[in-house]
Amino acid sequence: MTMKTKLYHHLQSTTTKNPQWNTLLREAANKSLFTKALSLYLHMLRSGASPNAFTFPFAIKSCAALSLPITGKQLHCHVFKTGCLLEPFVQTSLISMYGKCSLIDNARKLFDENPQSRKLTVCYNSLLSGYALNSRVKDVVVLFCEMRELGVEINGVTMLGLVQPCGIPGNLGLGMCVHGFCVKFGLDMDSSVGNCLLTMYVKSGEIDCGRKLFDEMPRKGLITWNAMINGYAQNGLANNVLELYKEMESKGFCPDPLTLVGVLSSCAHLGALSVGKEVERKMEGFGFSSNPFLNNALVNMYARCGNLKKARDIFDGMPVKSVVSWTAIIGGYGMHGQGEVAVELFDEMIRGGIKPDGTAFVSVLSACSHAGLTNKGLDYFGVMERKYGLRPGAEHYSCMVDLLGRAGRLNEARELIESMQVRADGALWGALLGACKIHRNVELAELAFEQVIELEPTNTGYYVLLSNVYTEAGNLEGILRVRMLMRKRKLKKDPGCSYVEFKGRVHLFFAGDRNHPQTNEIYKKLNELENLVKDLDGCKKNDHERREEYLNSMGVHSEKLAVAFALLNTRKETEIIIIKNLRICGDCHLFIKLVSKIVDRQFVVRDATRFHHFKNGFCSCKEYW
DNA sequence: GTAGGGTTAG
Repeated sequence: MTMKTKLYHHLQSTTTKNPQWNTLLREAANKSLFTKALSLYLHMLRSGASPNAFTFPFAIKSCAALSLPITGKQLHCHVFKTGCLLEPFVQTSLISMYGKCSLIDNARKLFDENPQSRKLTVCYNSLLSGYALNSRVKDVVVLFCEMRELGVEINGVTMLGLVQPCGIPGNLGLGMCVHGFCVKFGLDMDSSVGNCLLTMYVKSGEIDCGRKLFDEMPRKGLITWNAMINGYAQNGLANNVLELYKEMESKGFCPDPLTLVGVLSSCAHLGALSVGKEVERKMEGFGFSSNPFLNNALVNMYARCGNLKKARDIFDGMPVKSVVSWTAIIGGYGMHGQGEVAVELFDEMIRGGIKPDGTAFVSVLSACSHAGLTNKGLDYFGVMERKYGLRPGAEHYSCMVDLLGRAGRLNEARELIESMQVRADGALWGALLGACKIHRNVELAELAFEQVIELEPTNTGYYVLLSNVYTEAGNLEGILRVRMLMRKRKLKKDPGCSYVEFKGRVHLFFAGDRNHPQTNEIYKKLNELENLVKDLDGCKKNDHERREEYLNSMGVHSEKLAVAFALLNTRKETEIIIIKNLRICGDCHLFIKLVSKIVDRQFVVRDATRFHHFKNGFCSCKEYW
């Protein structure tokens, strides 16, 4: 007989046992062992002991944490029978439980039934956070006003309930108002309130306000650092994430899984494989290796950095795979042009009983479009709403426009846009514009361009894309028009850059760059390569024509510098050279294709949306240049 | 001996 069972037996055989039961319950609930706490409660009832005001708060809290409304209601009955309902400790935990179980009206009823409620800050706070959780913003505000009118004390927890719903886009005005109240009541220096305000700012995209608050916070805890790091990560500011993470470590803070998730997702964004690997080592060192969130982030990071094999190994080793894990690996294969594998995995996921969500559909649809699996993609799109009840959003329509557009079905793509119910975004018209470039459709490109710059007037990528459409059509007047428009709007094309990671360092190149220490050797190598490309015979007819065009417009593009640098420094023939390019689409694919044939090396180029694998002058992505 | 709150992957 174990110690534990002995203890149960002992407890069951005594008559005055409430205090012991209560201690056990409290300990379990405080350690977040909520299932255990509830089973202790049941044991207690069976043993004949009656629960009291010191028992209920922990049992009720456990119900709330596990989101068990039916058990919660049963507990409410027990409370009623034992006459504990007017105990403030019991009442507040019941209100909080109803709020967390989405039974906010029950919470309100309980609050109103007891006149004492309107005198106690804790009662107001629990109802307030319930309204916040259930997105009842108006009720939150009304309740707060009532507190002020009645002169009920307002504390930090009150403000937390108020701040929470302000993170929803559109509520920032209210949020700033709440921030003002915090300052007025001297609660803005409370670290929890500060963390909450910080989260509110970064969630509404006001990252600079968030940073200002962060810098001003006198006591920054791990949660504060995490909120800022993940705020940067969610707003796509991956460089800031890595910078802040370094600063955090230099101040002696130990990261937790939440920190590392943000850092890994930024590594994935930047393709910073060496930092990502370092994070993986840290994960192992701190004993976070089995954290499912971190493993999902790791799969995503390896997939996006080009190491699909490693991503797959980690994925296969995960004991529990959620829809997020599947989405990460499916997206990985999709980006690498292995749409067939992505589709197989998606079907396998469904067979395994995992219900796909909107994001899972985005990854499988984009995999289909990159691999040219047009009909398969159309099938998935059809099944999305019919079978899974998921209404397609703008992001799904973008994938479909991309899918149809790449396949040359431009009119169908346009019809799809016209028929859809959701509001079009920039990505949608951008996808159509991209397809027009592939299929050289100037007229439709002009239409798509007009729409896209209406929605994203400062995104220079689209201007460049239209200009490239005109270039290919030999329309000089058009090119000029785009340039004039950019000048009029004071837009400058941000310089595209390419980079190669070599021995744990990132070597970055801009077009015409001469800043690299090996500049002379790089240009010499590039010159050599250009001459080889010029003399190359035996490429396909289509490539031949393109080569002529390419040779007529030779410039020192960033990708070329990256290729020359990589060939200069890596000797192993089996080594794959990965070049990252942050532009909307790389224009030097032909050069890389030809070089890969000449020097018999493998290249992987990543642009903003996907990877292109080059081997022996062959590109495995079904791309339609 | 007791209650109310904040950060979480694509």
